[in-house]
Amino acid sequence: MRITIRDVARRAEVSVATVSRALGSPDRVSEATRDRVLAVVRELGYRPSPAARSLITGKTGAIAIVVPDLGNPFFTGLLKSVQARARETGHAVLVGDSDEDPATEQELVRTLAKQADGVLLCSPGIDDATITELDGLTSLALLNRRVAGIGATVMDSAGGMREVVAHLAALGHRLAYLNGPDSSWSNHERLRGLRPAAAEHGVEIVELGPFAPRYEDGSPAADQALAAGVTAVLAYNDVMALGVLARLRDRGVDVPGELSVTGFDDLVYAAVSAPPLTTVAMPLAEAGSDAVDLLLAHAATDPAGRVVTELPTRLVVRATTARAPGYHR
Amino acid sequence: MRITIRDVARRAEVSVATVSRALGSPDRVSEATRDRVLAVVRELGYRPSPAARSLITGKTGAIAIVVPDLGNPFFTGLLKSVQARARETGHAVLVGDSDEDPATEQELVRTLAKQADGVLLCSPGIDDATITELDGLTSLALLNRRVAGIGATVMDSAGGMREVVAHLAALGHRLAYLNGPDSSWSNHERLRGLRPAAAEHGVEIVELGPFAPRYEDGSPAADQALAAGVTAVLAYNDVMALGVLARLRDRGVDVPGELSVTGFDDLVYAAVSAPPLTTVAMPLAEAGSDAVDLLLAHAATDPAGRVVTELPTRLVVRATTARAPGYHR
DNA sequence: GTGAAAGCGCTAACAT
DNA sequence: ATGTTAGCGCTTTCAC
Repeated sequence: MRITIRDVARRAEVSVATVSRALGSPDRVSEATRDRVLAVVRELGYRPSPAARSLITGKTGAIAIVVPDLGNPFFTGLLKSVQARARETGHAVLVGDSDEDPATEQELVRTLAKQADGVLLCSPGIDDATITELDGLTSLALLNRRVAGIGATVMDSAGGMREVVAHLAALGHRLAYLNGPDSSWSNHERLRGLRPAAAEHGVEIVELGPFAPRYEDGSPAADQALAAGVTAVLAYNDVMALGVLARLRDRGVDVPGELSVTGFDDLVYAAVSAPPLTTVAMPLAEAGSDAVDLLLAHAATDPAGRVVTELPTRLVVRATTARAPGYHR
Repeated sequence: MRITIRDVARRAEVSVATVSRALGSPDRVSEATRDRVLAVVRELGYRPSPAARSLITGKTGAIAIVVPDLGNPFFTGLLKSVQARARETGHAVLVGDSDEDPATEQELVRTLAKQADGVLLCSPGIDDATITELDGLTSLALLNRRVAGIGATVMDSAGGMREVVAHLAALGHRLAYLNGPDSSWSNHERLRGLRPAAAEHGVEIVELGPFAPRYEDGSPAADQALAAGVTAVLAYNDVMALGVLARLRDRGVDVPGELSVTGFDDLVYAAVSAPPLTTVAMPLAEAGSDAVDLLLAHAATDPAGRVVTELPTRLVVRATTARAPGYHR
């Protein structure tokens, strides 16, 4: 707000256009003037006003990301990677947390659309039609969600789920799956891997829930799984699985002796739970970085390259899974 | 970028000034005109350009927060609360992650200063002088850090540490403290509580480290603590404590039978570690919200009310602390 | 209560 | 290679 391009121009005895060029396209200015201008810039500590620049270029120099819950390490893992990559490309990062509410998510996208060059939407909850509509407002890229016609970076959760089922089937289990939110795209993906895999391996599977993907919701979920009389429970994600583990411990159930448990996401904290959690690792760092590149590329070109990148996931076997009780193969 | 105030003005058959007023100061327009304008606004889906508005008002409608590590739930807990409160006040949130590098932190503040109405700095690492300098650039508020003359919201870690020491002293322990980063303000605060408390209770205390506050760094820290022959180890924070716990399990050390362990922060995941971690709870939600209010109030008024709010912490005893081996009181 | 007009700080033609 | 100038979309005096 203080020192403007005019101050620099006056001090360097050039026109404002030259200052602008010295900063923006250094090769369109003679070396001598450029050096002089840059010296003054440094001397005065001048930084161009993003608002003024933005007004004319139509670019804000920022990207936005909206997530359902900043309390979930899955999303903050993505966020960390997104902000790192954005910084490399010289973009600031705006963040919106919807608290798992699709309506808020939508409003967030609408607001942030005006303040950013594009928005990364990480929303298992909003319906496809709304997402398509939102896509018109700004350059949009999806994170871990697939909607026809919109660029996205997804992680192969169906594949991860297939690995989990194969692992558990080999141990002789009867399975219960703890559903995440009903309308969640991620939950559908889990099921898309789960059901065929269960059929293929000929294992029983009872579906419970839906449950909110919160730590606290692990308790009722655990209770229901116990009541269902299964030998292994597959939680929608690690946060829920951790909650299940806590409840199981409270109820004195031996994991994995009496009951095996699996999560999804491989949060750092999955490794320190009691016992360490068998789960599916998601390539968060890569996904976040890729999504930024996708968004920026898309923002540059016309709605041409609507790419969808799918990143592989990987089963991580730790200590919450073992042979089913009474299974001796 | 699409539809502007002019489109609305034309359609509502008023001047742009009236549209602006209808939106900004509804009482300076007749009710009839206002309704007509607002109807058109809704019909066209018009949203004022933040850039244009910002250029003239000098306000951006955003605040920024810079933290050392978005991978640490302590900071994302703060972030979540900050973003929630900011949204209530109609502000967007820019986030910067320095990856624990003070130089990056500084650069982040300088950059974000121009794009936000104020920045919330959460930096245990930057030195006081630099912070004071940064304060000149923009309206700055500190989170969990105290620097003379700058508004801040801090949490009473010294007090929390005193509680930990009292707890452990009563159990007959010889203590080791695993230092966080040397230059970290939070670490100094821990020590400020630790040393006098240890003296007061007449307990021994060996200081180890410094260690980076990362999960991985828990391993060497655990090894050193073991070598030091103490009966209880106080980690700088939960992330480190969780790493210590993992290492201890690998080495077959019984916690809390042979060794007691405490953390700091009370991350959700502290409750699911093996065993559940005794730690100090920090009022993250309140701190984040207060910090936003402080920042916004300060941004409004002149550098007048340089307030520092201190929020209380609380010891949470779980299962990683027990009587020292051989102590029978 | 409403409109006309002057910029906010900057970039991008268009001249030179 | 450099300068002049016309706005970007909006808010805000200043008239009416």
